[in-house]
Amino acid sequence: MQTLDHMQEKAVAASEFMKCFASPHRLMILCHLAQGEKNVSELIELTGIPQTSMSQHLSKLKNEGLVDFERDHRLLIYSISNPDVLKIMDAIYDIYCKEFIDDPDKK
Amino acid sequence: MQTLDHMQEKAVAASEFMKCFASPHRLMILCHLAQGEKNVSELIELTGIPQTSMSQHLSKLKNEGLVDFERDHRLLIYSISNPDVLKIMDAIYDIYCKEFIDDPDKK
DNA sequence: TTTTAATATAATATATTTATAATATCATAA
DNA sequence: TTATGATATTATAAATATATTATATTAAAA
Repeated sequence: MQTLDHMQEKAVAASEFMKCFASPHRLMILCHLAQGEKNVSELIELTGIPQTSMSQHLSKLKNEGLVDFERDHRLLIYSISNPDVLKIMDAIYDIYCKEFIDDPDKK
Repeated sequence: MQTLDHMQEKAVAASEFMKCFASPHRLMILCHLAQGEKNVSELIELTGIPQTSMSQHLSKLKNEGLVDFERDHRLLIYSISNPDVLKIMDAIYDIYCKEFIDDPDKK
């Protein structure tokens, strides 16, 4: 099985990538960024995550290459920089938000 | 954003699910099971993961509802019991094994 | 040029995960 | 029945991740 040999080589990298989605806080950050770029203060308000914790999560996501930011005066505007993130998010939405997606009228 | 409210409710469950893919060992176990059911000894031989560690990873995957097993005499045969696992695995293959999938002749 | 808003970094405590070692269970073969 | 193979469970140690507290940086406003 060559695909499996291939995965064996990539298993550490792939699992590091998956770890970025394996925290409720980071998952919510990525959900919000999937809707469009946001500055840090906006992300804090949207999620309720404390500033220091937010900064550390964003730092990890940046180091792992999932997000990037640009400065706008005093604001740092974060956005998803890796389209692979959306592939995983799509699968997660499909699994966890399907009822809603299938039936938009449902409250 | 109702989808986001929805995700907020599911964020803990979704991240618990994602944690199952966030370890190189579990990722390889799931890769092998994605190819078809395997007993524990086969999984140990295929992956090189020590018996105790294998048993614990399988236990976690079972508890989280990703896999199940049936007994065949002395063997426990594990298989993927949740189709959502394949949705995530497909995305991971797409991200990390695409070169191979796109060009099967490549060594 | 001092203050303030926005954000990051560092240090640390706490919790969680993972691996390892030892032992137990359970089914079958001898 | 006893021994053996297959696997699980328990206990514990080691590593990693997360949250918290305190402090630093940086840009802009006063």
